Amino acid sequence: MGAEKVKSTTLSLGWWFLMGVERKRWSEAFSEWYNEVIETAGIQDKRYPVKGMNIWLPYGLRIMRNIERIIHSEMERTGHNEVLFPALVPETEFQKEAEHIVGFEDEVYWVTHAGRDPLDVKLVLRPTSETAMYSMFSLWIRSHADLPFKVYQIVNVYRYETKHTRPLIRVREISRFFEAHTAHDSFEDAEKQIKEDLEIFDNVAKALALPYIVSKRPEWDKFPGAYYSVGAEVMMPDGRTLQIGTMHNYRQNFAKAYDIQYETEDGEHEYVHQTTFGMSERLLAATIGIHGDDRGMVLPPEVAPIQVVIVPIPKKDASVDVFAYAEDIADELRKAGFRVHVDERDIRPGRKFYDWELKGVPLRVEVGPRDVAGRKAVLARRDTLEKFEVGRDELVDAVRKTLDDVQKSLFERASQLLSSHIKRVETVEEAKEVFEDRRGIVEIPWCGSEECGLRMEEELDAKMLGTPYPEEKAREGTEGKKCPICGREAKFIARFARTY
RNA sequence: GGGGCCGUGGGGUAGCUUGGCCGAUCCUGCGGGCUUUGGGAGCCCGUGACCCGGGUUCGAAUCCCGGCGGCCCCA
Repeated sequence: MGAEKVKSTTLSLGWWFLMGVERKRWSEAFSEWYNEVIETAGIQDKRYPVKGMNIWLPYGLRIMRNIERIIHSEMERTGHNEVLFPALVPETEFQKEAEHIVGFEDEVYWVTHAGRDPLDVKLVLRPTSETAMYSMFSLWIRSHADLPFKVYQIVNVYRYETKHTRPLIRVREISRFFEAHTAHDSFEDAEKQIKEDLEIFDNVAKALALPYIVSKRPEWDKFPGAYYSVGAEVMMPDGRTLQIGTMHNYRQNFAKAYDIQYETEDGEHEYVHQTTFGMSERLLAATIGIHGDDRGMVLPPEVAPIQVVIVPIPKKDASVDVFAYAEDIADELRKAGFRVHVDERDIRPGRKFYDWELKGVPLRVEVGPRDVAGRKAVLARRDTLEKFEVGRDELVDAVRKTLDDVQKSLFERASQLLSSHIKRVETVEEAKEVFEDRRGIVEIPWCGSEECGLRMEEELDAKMLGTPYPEEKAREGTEGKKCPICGREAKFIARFARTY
């Protein structure tokens, strides 16, 4: 490919400047790109012989653990306690909330036998843990003094998906399912909880440099058993949205079904108000998908298992020890709090570059004899592929600043991806035009009726994500606008998209 | 639910239309060796595959039937 030729005529910081960041395959064949990266970058192995159940590989798991570390610390900050419930739920408990069963009955796995004998009471492998938790809540919650009651767990849940499964995105075993469950003494307090969930979610999304939108789901698409549901979506490179967080206000629906009552200050008994908040390894899917390029992943420094990789570039017969120099830099960076790896493998440096680029390490430090001699180093940032020299004494500061920049610019680049895909329209025809390339989010005035909503879903061949949340935003820009289906006055802005 | 396409080493593929020249191609990976890693992928050697079952045929990766698995499109 002519690299040798170029090399001989180019001084030190070479030709790759000209190459820039390519995102051709990433944008045009995202599905393939995604599957390939999941495997080659060592995130998951999807060859396990059960469809929709994949194996976490060490590197992928390390990233996921870093994401969970942020979740745990947010939970601690907001006073949620961690619990772990069993994975099996007796059929009798599972059946208590009518809408909930209907919503999940087609996709639960059943445990029907113990050894050779059929069970008296069949067991459900939890598709989510409401029905496992709430009979216990009814025992634990006694008085108003126990409220608000806030717990969470990160566990595996099972759903028999019939549609196309995709690693981390649509799976039959969600292996890192985060679910926070709360109980409150009033609807208002439960509403405050939803606000807090959104704030937590925002902090998680920031760490992952993920811009998102929040929508209140339409009636026909809310969580089974919920009073209302809110969902947070990101824009994937192929123009489809991916839901990566949900919050539900259950009101007293489950409390009544599971008899979760508390004693008020004046001795009365009241049902609690409940909420839930859910996230999963889709957070990782979004992070990988949204920030990537044709060379592979680009990880936000906040969750990258390796933030800085140091690649020594030895020279035959050199009088200097690049390895010692690399180790020295690594020590200093580690002391400054960075996650650092020195790549001393016995392969050529270029190969290491490709390798770490695929794995998304946000910053590479190259140290060769010239750097040792001149007391400097070459920094290469993964997001822009830029290379530049810094003095040895300024290195720690330069690394800190560069990682900071990477985190910020990933968010900005992703924000452009999102905002450039949101289009406000007024008619079905305009909406169809937007969806011609099968990409993006369309915002359109809507009267609020289910009939018109479903009709638009059908005509646009897209799903209604819902209305912008909080509700004030759902009404912004509706003045004088009509519902394009029935012609009545528009009450909301409705969002439509092709979804994962 | 309806339709289409496809299953070849660990991963990606060629061969299939027109059966034999396939003792199966190439890339990658993996194992070993060489090279004190020369600022963007070193070289050599080795390893490893026709999804399962049945049928047609002298002969099947190739044709037919069934099963299982995967992908895509439409509802």
